[in-house]
Amino acid sequence: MRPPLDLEHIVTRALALLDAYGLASLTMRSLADDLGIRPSALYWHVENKQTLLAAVADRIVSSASASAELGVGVGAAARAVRAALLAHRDGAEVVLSSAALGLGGLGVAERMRDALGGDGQELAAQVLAQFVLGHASLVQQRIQAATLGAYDADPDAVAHEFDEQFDAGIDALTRGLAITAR
Amino acid sequence: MRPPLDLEHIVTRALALLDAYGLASLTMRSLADDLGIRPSALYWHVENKQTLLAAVADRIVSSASASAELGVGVGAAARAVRAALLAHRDGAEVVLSSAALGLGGLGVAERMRDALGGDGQELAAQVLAQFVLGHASLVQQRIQAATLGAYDADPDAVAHEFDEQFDAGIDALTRGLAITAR
DNA sequence: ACCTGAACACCGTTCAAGT
DNA sequence: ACCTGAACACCGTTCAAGT
Repeated sequence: MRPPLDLEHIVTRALALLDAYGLASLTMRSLADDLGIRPSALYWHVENKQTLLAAVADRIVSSASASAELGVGVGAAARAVRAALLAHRDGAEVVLSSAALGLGGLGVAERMRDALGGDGQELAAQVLAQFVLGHASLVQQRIQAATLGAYDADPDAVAHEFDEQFDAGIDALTRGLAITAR
Repeated sequence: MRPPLDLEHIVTRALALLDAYGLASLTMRSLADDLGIRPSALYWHVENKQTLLAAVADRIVSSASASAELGVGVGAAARAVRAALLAHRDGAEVVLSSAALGLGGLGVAERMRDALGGDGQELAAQVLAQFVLGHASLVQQRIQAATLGAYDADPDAVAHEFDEQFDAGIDALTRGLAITAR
């Protein structure tokens, strides 16, 4: 007799399947299979697929907190969030499309707000979150396109270009938004 | 006897259905229904749903060209692209997720490059495109959440906040990326 | 050239019923 | 409390066949 499932474990397995096979293959049926239950049993633990994905998004964003502790600069916090998004297959897409529910997506802006100090920096936090999510989404799009074969160039060179673009964007935004670096 | 369909018309109807019912409801079956054919007939005109959506994305981005003619500033070009994305339901998501195929999503960076002058501004064009797409995606996420009921505040106030954020972001980027305004 | 008919291999979700 | 069984109403896509 297997112990009953809890949401934590379900999210853990969902994230593992996401990393292994990608978002398109992460179905309620494949997840149930992985957990050794029937698909319908998932609906005792979770309201629907959308909220499950929001919980996965939350987990992804939260994983950036270890590296981005209080007191780090905005740039470091942004880099930590970017790394967390890119660390999981289709991570940016999952987080971006769960933003509506308050989980996951809002978390990115929250993290930026924390790193900024919090008072009167709401606008800057939102702008930074918008850039980080747009950037990470396009990076992962490109990675996927390359995986599917269609693309041209040396992956290392491409990765380096993206790194440059991210740094340039964060740099311009932190300076241009008149953020008091700490 | 209806005249045979062409891709132009198919994309036009797909865009109309997108505006009317949203991306989740835009299926090959509903599109075929709208066109008065069977779903399988669509596959004579189009390789698969993904490339169809890429053509829709292309159309959305292209619709920004009328307002963003050659010679306008980067800010005006960015505003035109943003307006085009927000003019269609789920427009940002469609464009963002088609970016991998070279159509649609790449088009945003292209447009930025054109407005910038084109030589040695590749990095700036990419960074601007990343911000514009991230921003528009989050705006539409929020709109959708509000439509589904869950949300709080005065829509006009929210819209104004997003406008401010966009302007602040574009302003900071154009200045911070050392772009020669024209 | 352009489209239909029929099928294949899937989805998310609901709900009564079991234990 | 937690899960199964069976069903409902869908998907995208393929392919032989019609005209």
